[in-house]
Amino acid sequence: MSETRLRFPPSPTGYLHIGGARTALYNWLYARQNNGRLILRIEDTDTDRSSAGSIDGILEGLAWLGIDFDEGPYFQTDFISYHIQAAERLLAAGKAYKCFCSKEELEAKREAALAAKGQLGYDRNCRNLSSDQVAAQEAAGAPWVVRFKVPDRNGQLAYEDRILGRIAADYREVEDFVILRSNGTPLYLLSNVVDDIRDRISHIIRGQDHMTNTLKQVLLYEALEAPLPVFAHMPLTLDSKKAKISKRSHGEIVAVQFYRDHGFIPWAFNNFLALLGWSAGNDQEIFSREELIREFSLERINKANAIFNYRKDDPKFFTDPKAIHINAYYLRHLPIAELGELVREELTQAGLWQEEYAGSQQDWYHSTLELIRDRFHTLKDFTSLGRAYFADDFAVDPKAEAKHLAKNPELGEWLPALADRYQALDRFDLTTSEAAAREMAEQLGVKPGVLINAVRTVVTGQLAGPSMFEALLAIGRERVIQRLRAASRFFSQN
RNA sequence: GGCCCCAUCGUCUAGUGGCCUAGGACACUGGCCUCUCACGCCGGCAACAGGGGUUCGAGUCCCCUUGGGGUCACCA
Repeated sequence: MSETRLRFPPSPTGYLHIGGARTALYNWLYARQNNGRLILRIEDTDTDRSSAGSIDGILEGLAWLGIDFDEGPYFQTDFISYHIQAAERLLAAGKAYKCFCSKEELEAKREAALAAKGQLGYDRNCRNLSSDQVAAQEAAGAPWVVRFKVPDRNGQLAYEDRILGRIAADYREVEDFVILRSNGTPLYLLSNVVDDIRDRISHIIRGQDHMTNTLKQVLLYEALEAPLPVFAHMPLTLDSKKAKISKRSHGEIVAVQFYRDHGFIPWAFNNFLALLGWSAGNDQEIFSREELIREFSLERINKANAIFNYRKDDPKFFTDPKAIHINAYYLRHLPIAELGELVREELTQAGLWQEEYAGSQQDWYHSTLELIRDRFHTLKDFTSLGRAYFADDFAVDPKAEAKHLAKNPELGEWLPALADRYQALDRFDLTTSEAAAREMAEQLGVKPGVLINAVRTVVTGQLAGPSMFEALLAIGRERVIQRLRAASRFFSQN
């Protein structure tokens, strides 16, 4: 039994987009499930697109997701000589040939074919040149490329796809494709296969955009006398208009870095990605890492393309609502200590972290997170919506101010008065703080909600939040009193 | 345009000939809970692209149409 080996071969574009992340994830899941090895290979042979350092964004994205590799990164450019050797072997074996057609000639033929609505492929003009003709061209200094000689066979060229089933096309539909440029450098189709053979890749899981290329690559495997790997072409991720997603047309929203920067929990995002095109076959949608590795299967990957459903210009759903939902789910179900670590990073970044939160105040820290996590969607919410629990420089939501303060100007006096009552309490706990507030409301002849909601606004800055008196305890008596006393500032007109 | 692939609620999907008067999740929405908003719970809206077959019976099999995507580079 040969080893299970997979690879993820991004080209170094400077960032990892969600389609690539999903491909990496599926490869990773399959490798982990089967005790296989996952190889990272940077396909940097593109003359224009590659630049030094542009792989950092990809490495960063993968690291953040927690997708780890067993080998690599290898760089395709380091193996160019192997690719060329392979082409020369094919040439020597008569499985490839030199083509002296100029780009101009080819372009003219192509346009003519287009106008005549004929086939666009290469017309095999140089396929049967005699050795004398070849020698003459070479002597004349004509530049040449190397083309693969597609076998002249009847019937169909086919391969078995683990997701799509049998993929087939007539041999004559496949043109003699170029494997070596006129400057002697190899092309993707060849390099990719040679690398996969050298790396002993057993399973190739990639996007359906490679589906037809695979037919040509199957021919290359055969010509190079290498065993065929298992192919699995996964559906593409499209936008809501069914167009390919790209950073150019969609912006940061398609880069995994965006999700890191917007407070997503890495595994939650993986969980979301996994569901884009795959399902367990039952109703389960939340999977731990171990569960997903166990449950994942190529056969259960959907054939149809998936749509990444984000709504532009909707602040509430700044990305696919399901991604947000899954993230929020993890936010409120993660073991509190684990969440504590994630929030710690956020607080640190925001300059709000106190070392005591990991020491003498750890109980307070954890119970406060427990208290506020329910209505948050991302880790960023802890330093924005939840800022009042960790700092005094929180903003007051204008909507809350309008709804709960502005309507009752008397609150400018009531709230400081409540502060006095809190100051006077022997004990400040859930029972006494609530009793004092309700008692005061009764004496004033207003509904308790009037006072309570005003307190929430002044003390937390938020329109909504946890049970008010729990929040008061979390924020602490001193701060509560301070904030209540300062409440008159909202009514400064008189 | 040629070739290849695909087609269930707005979105992600379950469904492999009878269990489907099509299930779940997100989103939207009604209610309960309540100091607010969430969470939670209960309920609602909402789909088999169309047409032919095959079969006692079709979302499920076949064909056609339509629609969508991919690919056709001396890019990867």
